[in-house]
Amino acid sequence: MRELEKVYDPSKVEDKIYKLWTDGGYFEGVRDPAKKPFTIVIPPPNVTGRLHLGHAFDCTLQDILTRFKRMQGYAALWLPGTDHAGIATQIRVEESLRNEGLTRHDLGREKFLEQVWDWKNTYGSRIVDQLKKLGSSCDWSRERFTMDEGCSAAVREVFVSLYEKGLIYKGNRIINWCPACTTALSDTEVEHEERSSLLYHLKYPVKGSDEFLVVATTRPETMLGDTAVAVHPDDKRYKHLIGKSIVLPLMEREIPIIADDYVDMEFGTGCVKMTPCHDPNDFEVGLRHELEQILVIDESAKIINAGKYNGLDRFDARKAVLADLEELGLLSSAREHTNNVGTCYRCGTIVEPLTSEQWFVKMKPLAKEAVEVVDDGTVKFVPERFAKIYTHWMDTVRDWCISRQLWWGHRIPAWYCACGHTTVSRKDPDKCEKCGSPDIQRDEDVLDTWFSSALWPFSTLGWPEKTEDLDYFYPTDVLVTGYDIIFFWVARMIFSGMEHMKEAPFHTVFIHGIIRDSDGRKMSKSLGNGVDPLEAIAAYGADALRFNIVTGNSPGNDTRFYPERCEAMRNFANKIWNASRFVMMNLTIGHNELPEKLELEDKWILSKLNTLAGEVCENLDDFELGVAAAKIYDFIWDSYCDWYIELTKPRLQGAGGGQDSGGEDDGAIRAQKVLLYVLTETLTLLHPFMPFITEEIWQALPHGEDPDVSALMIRTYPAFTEALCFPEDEAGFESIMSAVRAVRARRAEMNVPPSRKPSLTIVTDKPDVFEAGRTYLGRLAYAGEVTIQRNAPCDLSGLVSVVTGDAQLFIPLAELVDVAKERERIEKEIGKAKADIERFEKKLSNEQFIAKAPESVVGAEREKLANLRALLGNLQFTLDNLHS
RNA sequence: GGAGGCUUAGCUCAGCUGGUUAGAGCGCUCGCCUCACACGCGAGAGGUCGAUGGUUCGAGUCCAUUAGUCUCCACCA
Repeated sequence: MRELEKVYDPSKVEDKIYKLWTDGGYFEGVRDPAKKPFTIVIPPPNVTGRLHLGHAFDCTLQDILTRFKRMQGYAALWLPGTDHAGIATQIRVEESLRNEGLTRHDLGREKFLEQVWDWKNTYGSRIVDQLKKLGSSCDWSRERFTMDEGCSAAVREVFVSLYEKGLIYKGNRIINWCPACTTALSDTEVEHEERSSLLYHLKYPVKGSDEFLVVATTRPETMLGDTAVAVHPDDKRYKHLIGKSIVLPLMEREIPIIADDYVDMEFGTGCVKMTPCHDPNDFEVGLRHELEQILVIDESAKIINAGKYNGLDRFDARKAVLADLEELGLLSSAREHTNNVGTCYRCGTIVEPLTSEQWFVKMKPLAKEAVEVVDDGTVKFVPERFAKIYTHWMDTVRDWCISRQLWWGHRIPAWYCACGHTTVSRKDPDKCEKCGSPDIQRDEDVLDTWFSSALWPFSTLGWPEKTEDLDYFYPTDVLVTGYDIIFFWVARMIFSGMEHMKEAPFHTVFIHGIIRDSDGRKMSKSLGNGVDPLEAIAAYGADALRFNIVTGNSPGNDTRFYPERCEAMRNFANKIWNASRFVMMNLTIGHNELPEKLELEDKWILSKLNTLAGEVCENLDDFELGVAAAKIYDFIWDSYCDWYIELTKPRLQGAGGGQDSGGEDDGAIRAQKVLLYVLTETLTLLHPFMPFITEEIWQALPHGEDPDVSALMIRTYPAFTEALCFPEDEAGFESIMSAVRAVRARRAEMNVPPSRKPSLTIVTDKPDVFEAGRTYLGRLAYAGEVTIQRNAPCDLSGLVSVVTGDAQLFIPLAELVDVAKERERIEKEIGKAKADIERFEKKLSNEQFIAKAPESVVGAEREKLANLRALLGNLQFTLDNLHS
């Protein structure tokens, strides 16, 4: 047993404790046929990223669940790893190249990739180290990276097998293009922002007539690529024009007027210009009507195929087109209009829809099972409402564009031959599989980063190999992540698991919100309002940060981060520290066991602890982590420190609690035993939430009953047990507590200093209950001699009375009392008691209530009424005997 | 245009399947350096749980309507 310092200093403890855990190998997930596995795979952070509060939140939740299950005897595995994060990482390396005046093209693909790998190797361990600072109990021996050999093999296998099943295809379709990242994006990677813009009305002349059709658009530059004008087939205004044609202004191209249901007659003029290459709807309409496709905006957002406008940036082209139309008198009007603008989720650039040759995953067939498995409850969302969001997305999802025009990522395993055949293969081919020509070219593109993330729950366990890990740990149990990546990641993992493993990758998706700043704003680099978790750890300790993050919020909801709350949690850590210090200072025993004989207060605290253990387990099983944490907090601070420790002080000093003294069953020894037992159990309960301080203290405590257990983190988690249920004793002790509180309140009102210790006479019809608390009752109520009797003193002169439901207490402090005020106070209390009694009487005389409410509720109400009546009697008695 | 969240003490938030006298942290008031802790101890003040209606013996908790607010999804040019 070591001496502890007066103030807990996390910085001196955390690294040492973390090392103790890793040295002990306690984080390792060990396949044990005798145990049930519990598996969590980490949402892999970007390999070059830095830890932010979002990670801290996410990982704290996972760590709590993992530690809890591990301590409950599961073969727990929390599998860590990092993500190559294609676009994000490539952008960053390109940025650093730009500082040297270079682009990736100057280096060439191979050299550039070398640089990215260097970058990855330099920064890849940073985020991992930061996760360790948090106390994450990940199995680092199984750490993975989405581009390591195994994950790459999984990606290759999945791509090829989906291709063979016809679920991956290449096609020329309209996709979202980011001109800044110069790559295609999937629908999920486009963020929609509402912006106000101008809606222009353009006049298109009808060929061979002096009529005009007026079309509305927010993007006039796309008119350069118009290949039709559409009206509704039933629109009487335009019926006569269907089949005729328009002479497209500026381009002088003849384009047809077509009829399509897509057009809303009510909106605008009822005429819609069709730009199949640059609008998803127009693209669809174009397919139906076999319209010509003219690409007028290229990959860098410059105009092409449009004569004099060629080479202009899309926004400059807009101005030019408008000016020219104006001059021709073909610009009829413009008005304010709010519409949604798609932007790139990585760089914020406005996305350009354009047609392009890309690879896609056919989603409909994959979505079917992925929806079923959530609908039938095989996969549960916590909170449930996110299941609806998920299934709605799955039901309406469109094909997933998976090719990216990047270099950093999994290169698409497709080879093209001049004969027109595409070879897609598990092994790099050296010739065309159809014509045998060795002159084949590999596809230049890589896959969407999320394509590899989708395989994470099984690729990390060794798939496509049949590994023992995969066999034992798959499917995983809980997936913990924020609601912002349900579509990006969770949805894709579910259909991937169903397709490739024939089994959902996890049974529970535990969704949390995001952490905002103290003003409720999203934390972002541009606002500079981000809180660095490492700074918080340095200032308050990892335990305080963790506790702050998990308390005071509920699943799925956003939460605000207040540094002051960290301070409160640091104080809590310090409280535990000092309570432990107190216990150790008073300890003469060398092992942890409960005494044979228990005092009333012992039974009270043990009973409370037992209830706590049961509730915490329940809460954790239900993912109510914040609730569980708050209960432990209250127990430690209120029940254990403020009450129980205070109660033991006289006992520890040999002032009683037992008649006998010396020997094994000495009162002081028994107090020590209970103190140590409750502390140890409490530390164990708290450990998943505050792993460092609890482990540090536990290492310093004697724990003879755990000879085989070398660390708290692998000790068995407490559970509810019938053996430690003492409801009557618990209630009895609560009577004493309310008496103590009542005396303290009266003394505070009268400004009696703690040094003044008048005698105390307790009048009660439960003398045995109070007798059990006699020794320390005096201490907590600052009393001198304590007398317990059934009848009120004959002479009440000089006495002040304090009343509870169970007792009347008399203190000789009358000279401090202002009788008039006292009378007023008592009368007020009598009034309140009478009102309460009336309320309960009314309730209890309601036959419906008696008949329909459960017996336990009725019984409780009856008891409350009885208590109130006793209280009223006592108050009345006091008032009657108040000497003036 | 759909879907959902939030609205509870001055501030930020808990309150699980309806059953106390509605809780916590911070802040505030009063009194305490009481031999674990001033990162502390004791005692307080402060809320008709957004509004209206309903279900129920009983509603902050369930249902409907409504207001404010935030978010997600959506092809109306």
